[in-house]
Amino acid sequence: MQRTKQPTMKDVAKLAGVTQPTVSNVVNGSESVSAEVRERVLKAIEELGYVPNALAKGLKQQRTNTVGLIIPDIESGFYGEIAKGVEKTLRASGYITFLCNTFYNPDLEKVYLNALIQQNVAGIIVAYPLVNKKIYANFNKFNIPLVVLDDKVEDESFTIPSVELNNISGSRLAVEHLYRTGAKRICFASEPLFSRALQLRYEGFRQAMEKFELEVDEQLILIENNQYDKIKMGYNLGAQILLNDAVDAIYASSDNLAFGIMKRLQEYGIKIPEDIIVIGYDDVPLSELISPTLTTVSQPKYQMAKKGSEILIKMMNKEENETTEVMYEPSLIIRQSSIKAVKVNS
Amino acid sequence: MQRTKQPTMKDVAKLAGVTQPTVSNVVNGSESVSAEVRERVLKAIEELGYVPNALAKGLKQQRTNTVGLIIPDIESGFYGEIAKGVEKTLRASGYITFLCNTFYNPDLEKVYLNALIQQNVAGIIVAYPLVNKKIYANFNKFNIPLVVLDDKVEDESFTIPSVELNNISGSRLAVEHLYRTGAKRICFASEPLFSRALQLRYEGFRQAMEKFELEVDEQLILIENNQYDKIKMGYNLGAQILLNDAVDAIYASSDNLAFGIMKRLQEYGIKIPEDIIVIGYDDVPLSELISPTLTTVSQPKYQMAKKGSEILIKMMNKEENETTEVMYEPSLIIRQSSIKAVKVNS
DNA sequence: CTGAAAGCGCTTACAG
DNA sequence: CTGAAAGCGCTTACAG
Repeated sequence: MQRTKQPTMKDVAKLAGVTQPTVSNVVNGSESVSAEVRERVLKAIEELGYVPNALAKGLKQQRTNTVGLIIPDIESGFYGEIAKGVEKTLRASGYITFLCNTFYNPDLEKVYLNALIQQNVAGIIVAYPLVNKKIYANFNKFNIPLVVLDDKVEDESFTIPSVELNNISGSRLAVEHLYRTGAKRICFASEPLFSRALQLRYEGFRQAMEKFELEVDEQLILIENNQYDKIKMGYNLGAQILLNDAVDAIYASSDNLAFGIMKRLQEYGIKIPEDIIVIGYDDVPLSELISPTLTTVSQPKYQMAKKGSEILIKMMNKEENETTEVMYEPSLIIRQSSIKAVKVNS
Repeated sequence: MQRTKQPTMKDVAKLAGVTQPTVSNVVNGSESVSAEVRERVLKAIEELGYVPNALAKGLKQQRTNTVGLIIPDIESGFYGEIAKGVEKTLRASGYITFLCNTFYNPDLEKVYLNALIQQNVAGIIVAYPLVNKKIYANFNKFNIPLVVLDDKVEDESFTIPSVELNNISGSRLAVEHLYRTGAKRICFASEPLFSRALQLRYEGFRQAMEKFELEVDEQLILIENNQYDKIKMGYNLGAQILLNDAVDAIYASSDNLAFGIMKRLQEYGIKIPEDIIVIGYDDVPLSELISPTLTTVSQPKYQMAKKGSEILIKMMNKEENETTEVMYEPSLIIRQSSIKAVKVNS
């Protein structure tokens, strides 16, 4: 595995009979070069198979074309789509993305932040509420352009551009739909409310229940205490739900949670939607494949990822200085899990 | 967005009253430094919040701690798990991963390869058979350590370490299981056989059919001509299957394909497994959530990703020079889609 | 054990 | 329009 020495601008210059800075000018189009010289240089580049060294360029310019994407779980449908949107948008503007998968581990969050700083990334996108909140202050200290997705960081000393979903109206959509189906006894099932987004979903749920004059049964507010695999969590919550008789409908704070719940209910012979209606949140790809297909509050994930990336790109280009806060509106995707068989009247 | 100048080793050296190379020695533990000096330096590092510059280090050392991961679709369950395994394994050895999502686009494959070369990555993992086969020669030319997952590149002029699944025995497991259920008329449904892996699945299917003395009906060999979304493709293939009466079982070359097929069959009131048995390939997370849960040939994806990463790490460390070819054995995960209700005899 | 020097591959003024 | 020079932040011999 003898690595052959890569040709440098110096080698190109020698072959083309010019100086090395002239090669630099040709490559970057920075200063005007006579057509004749340009051609000689391009030919030499071609001949040697010269490829610029991004490290040297970055070191000199004090600026790179790399960006860090911090997400908790690349395998989940939700973050997979986010990653795709971010990566594609950044790539189109010439940036290349470091994948930082933290598994919600605060130590790893720290490790990654450190690694990204060492790499002199031009910017960072954080796609979930970091467990280790102290890290936000670090971003500020190192002055790295940062955009937060699905969260908003509030601190008196600094503000961070964010792209979020209107989670209050997401819950309103869900409850309104349940109200229309005639459901009375509605269960709210959720992972721990560790993020702003989840807190708002819960708050929105209570607000909407009040608005539609539905009674909240505190027995039916099922919020887990510990964070772990959401599908398993749903499966466990499903067991709790089985203990309650007379539940009409379940509003789960994420699709994955809903999948676990449905699995458990179905194992016990409960029919969805005939016996119990289920609504999820996120609209991950799976939700239209599972049986019954899942009614869910849809987040425009790809749009949000794209928008966040665009904001970051502007920041990295210093095009825009003001702090931006974008909020998207959710929509309700109605599928089988909430539509009881229609009775046809002749 | 005034970026405050980051402290350098020079700044640390000045504060600690030593020279800059001494700081380097302390940071890297490369040469012995007196305990007293070390302490002074560490205190200065702490005080200034010094973080090493990976670009400068990489430039000087002609070696980085970055690796490129080239995958076609991060959103799919299969590659999501691969990405997770790769990223985690490399991270544990101090490498940080560039995510290169190609969407099976040969131009993007080229663009990414170029970007990775510019970044001076220490190595590259390719997790699928590249569409643009010429690229493999480029890797060789630039002498970048490379490992291929789920494929094997055969060229007289060079060999590339690979981690694959034994796809012949995967098909044997599937057909054997179908044989045992009593299925006679077996349909083979697949995306285009653009990769070695898929070709071997097909070959393995024919071999196994012969072995179990099952007749292959060429009408039931459904191989798509164009590559597109696999679930949609399965949905379309499902329509073709409906045209054939008397199909006992379907062996789909991937789970996603099977999902699409099942969706179509179920829409037409066909019961799985009562009417038709379905077997998939890959064991993506979804396959145990869908209803009925899907019997499938399981690939040890995480293991394969981990093994491939470990091989790459050794190559990058120049620990091992020989070309490695690893082959994993698949296993059959039997779920509802192939188990007809058991008749209990009293 | 410590310090002075060279150089990795570039970009960026600046002089001609 | 072209060339000589400095320097980005490090590592790595090498001399003391």
